[in-house]
Amino acid sequence: MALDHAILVSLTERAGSGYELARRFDRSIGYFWPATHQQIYRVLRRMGDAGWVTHTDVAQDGRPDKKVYEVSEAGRGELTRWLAEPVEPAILRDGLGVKLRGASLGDAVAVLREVERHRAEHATRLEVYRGIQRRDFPQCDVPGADKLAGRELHQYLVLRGGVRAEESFVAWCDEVIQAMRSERTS
Amino acid sequence: MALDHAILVSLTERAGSGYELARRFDRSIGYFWPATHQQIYRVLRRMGDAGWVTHTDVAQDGRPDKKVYEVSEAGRGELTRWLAEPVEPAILRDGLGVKLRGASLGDAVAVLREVERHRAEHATRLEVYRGIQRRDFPQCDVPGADKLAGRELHQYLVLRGGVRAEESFVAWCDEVIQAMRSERTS
DNA sequence: CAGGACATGTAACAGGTTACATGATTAT
DNA sequence: ATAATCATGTAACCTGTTACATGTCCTG
Repeated sequence: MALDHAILVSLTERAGSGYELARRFDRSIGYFWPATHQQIYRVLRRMGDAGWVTHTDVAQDGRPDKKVYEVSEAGRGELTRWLAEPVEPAILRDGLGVKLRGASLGDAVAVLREVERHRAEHATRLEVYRGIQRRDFPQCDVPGADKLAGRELHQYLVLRGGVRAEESFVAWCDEVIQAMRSERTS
Repeated sequence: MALDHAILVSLTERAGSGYELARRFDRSIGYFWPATHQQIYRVLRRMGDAGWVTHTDVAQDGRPDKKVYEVSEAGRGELTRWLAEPVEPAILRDGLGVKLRGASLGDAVAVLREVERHRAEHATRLEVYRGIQRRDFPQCDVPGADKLAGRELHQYLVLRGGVRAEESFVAWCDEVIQAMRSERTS
């Protein structure tokens, strides 16, 4: 049930509608826990039933009404409870690894092209994360989070995780591309 | 439906029962696509119905009968079709990132302990992968896959992906631990 | 004699994905 | 006109997880 808690974290930082949450997920907490608007609406309803969040209907002119959600006392309790509890270490699930493992059973050149495509995709994500880092944490050039503390520090460290993960994917793709190319020419 | 194709790849390498496949997944292809025996049995049945695999009942003395599965002509066709098709780039889903983001809303020291626990877990996985590398690819010390080709090369590269991913997790945990510790003492 | 490996499964549930539905406003 | 953004949702389906069920053989 980690989506519940990811939403609670985001809503604690500031209240918002399901739609707004979906967009926040697209550009921050979703790097570690992606979710679509359908999932978010479903979980908001469930958490409303459980009393972890409350919502206020807000009329807007020119735009549809929205339901602005807030975390209740019970929700804050649930969040602190969950924060003290262990979570499963992340597991990787990458179809590209499966393809690579089967490359010699099909068109190895097509698999190589696919690796190149993934390389480009991961490089794009990496650039997005680095852009966020430059925008939100300009004081931290390469090494240091020395000047940060509390929530800001934690946000920075999460972003660093995203950067590291994408760097690692890109480097792996490069290794694979190089090895497969020199295999073909030798 | 990538579990289907992960199983097809593994079964093409050699035939086996559901139980055997489950154990193979635990120590090779499962690093990129984990699966439990329940999932594997379900998919084997589905692929049997679709005609992608066939099975033979094999009686064993002292042990339960087993169903040894093989990839059919149709299954090989499906596999080559899938190999030429794009797959989604991997997405990370790590509850630890969510926790870290929320650390200041609860017990930050408990979150730090959790990061240390994950660090140990990822370090253990890394050692497992390095052990496999030493055992199966002793000729490739640090830099090179120069001497490998075909299926062996691809298996090596997949393993390298696992090693890189775990190295990256460990390094991230170390960065987080260091930053959170120096935050507390300052 | 207890526990683990071997071997196959069912059932229920939780979580994630895809498709569809509606409808207004704003920008091109 | 057309597409994008804002805003909320339902329904069907697929995938993954957890718990349970059964029974043998081998090892300590």
